[in-house]
Amino acid sequence: MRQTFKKGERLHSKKFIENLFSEGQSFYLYPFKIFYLNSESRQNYPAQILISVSKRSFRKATERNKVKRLVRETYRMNKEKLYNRREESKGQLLIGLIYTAKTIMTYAEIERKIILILQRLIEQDEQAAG
RNA sequence: CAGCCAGGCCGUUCUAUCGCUAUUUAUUCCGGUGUUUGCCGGCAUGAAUAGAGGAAAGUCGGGACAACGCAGAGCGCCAUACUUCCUAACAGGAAGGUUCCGCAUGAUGCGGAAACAGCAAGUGCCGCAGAAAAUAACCGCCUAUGUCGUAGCUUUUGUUGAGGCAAGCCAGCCUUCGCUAAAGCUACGGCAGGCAAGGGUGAAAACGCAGGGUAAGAGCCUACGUCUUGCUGUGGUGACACAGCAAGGGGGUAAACCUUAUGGGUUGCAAGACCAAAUAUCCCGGCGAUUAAGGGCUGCUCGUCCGAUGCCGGUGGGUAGGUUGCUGGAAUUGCACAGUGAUGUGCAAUCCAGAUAAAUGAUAGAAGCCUGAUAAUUAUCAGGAACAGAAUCCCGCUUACAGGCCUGGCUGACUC
RNA sequence: GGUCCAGUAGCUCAGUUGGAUAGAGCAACAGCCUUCUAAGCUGUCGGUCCCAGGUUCGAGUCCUGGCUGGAUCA
Repeated sequence: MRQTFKKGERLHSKKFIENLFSEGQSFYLYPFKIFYLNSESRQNYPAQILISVSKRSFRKATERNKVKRLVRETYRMNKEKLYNRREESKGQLLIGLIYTAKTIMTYAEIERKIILILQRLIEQDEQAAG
């Protein structure tokens, strides 16, 4: 599977974002707070993701960009298992990742955390299905 | 060669793998349309090309562009403030003037700073201290002038109060005498008045200093100095400089109100235009219904336009997708010419980000750079790489910044 | 992205037209009262007036630049 990250894989609809934060479930896995919601309307990709870094944590735009790029890159490299799991289901999974740490973590650290998060999302999905 | 100051410039590069955005192009599939090989739109995949800054930042000036009706007048408000020039414009820049500061010096030179129009148009303010903080007068100085009082002196008038001369009486005469009145002079004091030299304060004290002058004094007068305004001459486009003449008399504060001159209509790409979607002319309160309420993005007034299925406020509901504006421009690079310079002109070449929960990246390695250590002029090891991310565009300013390069000046050391 | 506003004691706020020890309430601390606590009374402490520069004799106040926080516009 290709490790792409197109625009269709990014969550950008204002309506869906409001639904995600008002109706979605959430859990916390340092340094991220994760929101997720199984939407019924299926589009081209099995999941859409939103990455948020607060202006309170990082005042400078360069630092926020740096963190978002690292998170996006690790998600792109490791999303394959989640996609495989969601392949059969009709709905679309909306994911919101909020970075809450005050310092910039390294690529390896973020990658480890993202893998854990994706595993947990898969488990949650299996529970919902079963 | 090193250090300091000023100005200008640059502000990492390459390879591999995996990605993102835009444009062009090819193919498959889907949708719409059409009588076929067509046209339009979308998803995916492949290829090519391009893809953050000197400040992209702060949003402090100024414009382009757009809307406000095709915006008109007055007041208000705001901004600017030595001169000339540059620029589309500016609170920007260049060159110069003036004042102040620093360094060196025999004149003078070099460098830096300046919200640099007007308190000498009016008004206001200047705590405490101090006599006084602005048409002065508390202490003090003066008594020229006016007036009153006291004392003394002189002159004159009157008086027999005292004394004397003379004498029989009436009268008379005399005085370093007294008294009375007037005038004058002198001294002292009071009042009116004159003066601002001196007075320990204060951030600041009513031009400085010398002589004259006066009752005492004072720019009151004069010379010199300093300053302001006006005029003339010379030089300069001009600010201004130099010289002369005349008048003047001066506390500070305009980043106090203000005056003078000049400029500014207001709001901003979330401006604005178009397409699609969505519904509720629900309900409550207020105003008005033709002499009109109210509104039209301007602080007020006037003017002007719209205005009856009307307007304003509240509550509640729906939609919040896309296209355009949007990047070819006061553009970039090179050369030549003009100008002290900012800058301008001409020619040639080039097209150089357009994202939208917001792309321009991640990982690994190498090169070069900086710092430290070890051996000694080159290697090895370890660490580091600043400030910072386009959002309509442009010109400036300001602020942040590792390291490096160039030019000029000054200082020091060494060599010749 | 545009526009606008604010910053004073630990907290919430005053502070006039520049003028000298920057005030008030709550809080904190100490004492009185009470068997003790609360309440009450008395007193004390506590300030880089967001930062830097300028104007002025003098700046919380005026001007310029910066920092931080907030509001608002489809």
